[in-house]
Amino acid sequence: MPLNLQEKILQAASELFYSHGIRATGVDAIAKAANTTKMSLYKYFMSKDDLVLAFLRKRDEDFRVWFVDQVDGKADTPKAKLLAIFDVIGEWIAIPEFRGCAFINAAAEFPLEGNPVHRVSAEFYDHFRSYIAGLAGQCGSKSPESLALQLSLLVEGAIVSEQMKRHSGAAEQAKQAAIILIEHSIIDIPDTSLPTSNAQESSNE
Amino acid sequence: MPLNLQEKILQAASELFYSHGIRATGVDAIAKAANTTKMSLYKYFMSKDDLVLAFLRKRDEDFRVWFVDQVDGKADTPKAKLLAIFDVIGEWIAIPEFRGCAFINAAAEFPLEGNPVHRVSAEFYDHFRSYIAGLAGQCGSKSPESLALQLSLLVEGAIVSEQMKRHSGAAEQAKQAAIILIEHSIIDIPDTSLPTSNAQESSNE
DNA sequence: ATTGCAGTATACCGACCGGTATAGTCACAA
DNA sequence: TTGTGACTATACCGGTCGGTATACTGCAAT
Repeated sequence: MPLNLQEKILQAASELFYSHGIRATGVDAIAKAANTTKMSLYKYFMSKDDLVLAFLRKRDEDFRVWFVDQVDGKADTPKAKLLAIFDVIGEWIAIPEFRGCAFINAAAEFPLEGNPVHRVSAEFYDHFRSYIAGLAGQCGSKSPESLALQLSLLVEGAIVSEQMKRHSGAAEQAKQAAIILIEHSIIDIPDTSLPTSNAQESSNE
Repeated sequence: MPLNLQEKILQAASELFYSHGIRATGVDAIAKAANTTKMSLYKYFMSKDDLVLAFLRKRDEDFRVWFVDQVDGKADTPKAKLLAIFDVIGEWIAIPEFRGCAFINAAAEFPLEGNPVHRVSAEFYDHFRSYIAGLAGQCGSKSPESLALQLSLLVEGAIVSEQMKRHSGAAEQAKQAAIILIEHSIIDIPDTSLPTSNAQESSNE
């Protein structure tokens, strides 16, 4: 694990960006944290923006690999994995270093849709949602895309909620809600008190 | 509606803070947008931080009043209001000026929990959740607090999701999920096909 | 030994940051 | 008419921002 200089800079930048915010982190601070100088920083990254994008792209890759690993380690069947997602999230948001989702935060710091930072952040959730949709499809959801979007809303909500106020129990409630939504999406609704094709018809797909 | 100078400054600041971000907005830009000078700005607000807090506090007040009004205008019964929440959110996140939730964004820009900006932002969602819990209680939820937290996760998720990528259909799916969760929380679960405590036992609680 | 390259050290750039000092303009009131 | 107070205009402060120029150190390959 001999980190070369470029990786050291990226790692230092990542920690500062995530823990203090991107705009709040200056390049001088990054160079100092990486035990190097701005000159070297600008040898490997042509600008701060470039470094920010590198941070997000690596985080995207790393996080998704880590996340899928964690889920796979907790459950075997697609349905169980769908639920395990919320356990993994629950453990993640409980660690002291947790400062919310780096991509949500980045999108908040760079609100314009066209901004590259914003775009890279948006891609992450596309991938994440696709992952959930894959699991949803495998476990026989009647509408994998809908279920995936609903579950992703719970995940994002739990992350944001925990970021605003720690120990709010967001992950547990998200999981409880997920259990209900998953069952509802898999089984043929036996409930006769309301017609299955009920008043609210989804707009698309 | 003759806006006095202090209000004009606060309004200009609010628009810039929300549309471009707090850290990205300088006091010079605010003064210029309000057609005044920094001197006047600092007559009414002792610091930029002070102005930021004023922005968030006014937004908190205004948004909640507006939101409850909107919901009340769409529905009469508590249960209908619970669903109307998602219609209001859906309309709000569809407007072009939508840039996410000001409080989530602020909390992302000021990640430290102790920070006053972060604290004021957190309070907003406390209030919001209480409002939902009130409605949940009125319509006979078996666990108003749980349902309120679950629904708030969907709301926050929808807001964040739409912020990352416009027109993702987040609000519609959030509403669909809400319908299921509300019914589940109100009625006595008649479903016997599966035990409620299934294979994946959550780590804690 | 010399070259070349990775990295350091440091000083500097113009621009902008939040914030202030000082003087001036204008309307209104005694 | 002379204040007085709200507001403007503008220049300035020290500090930091992202980014660069220049000179230096140390090491490895030829």
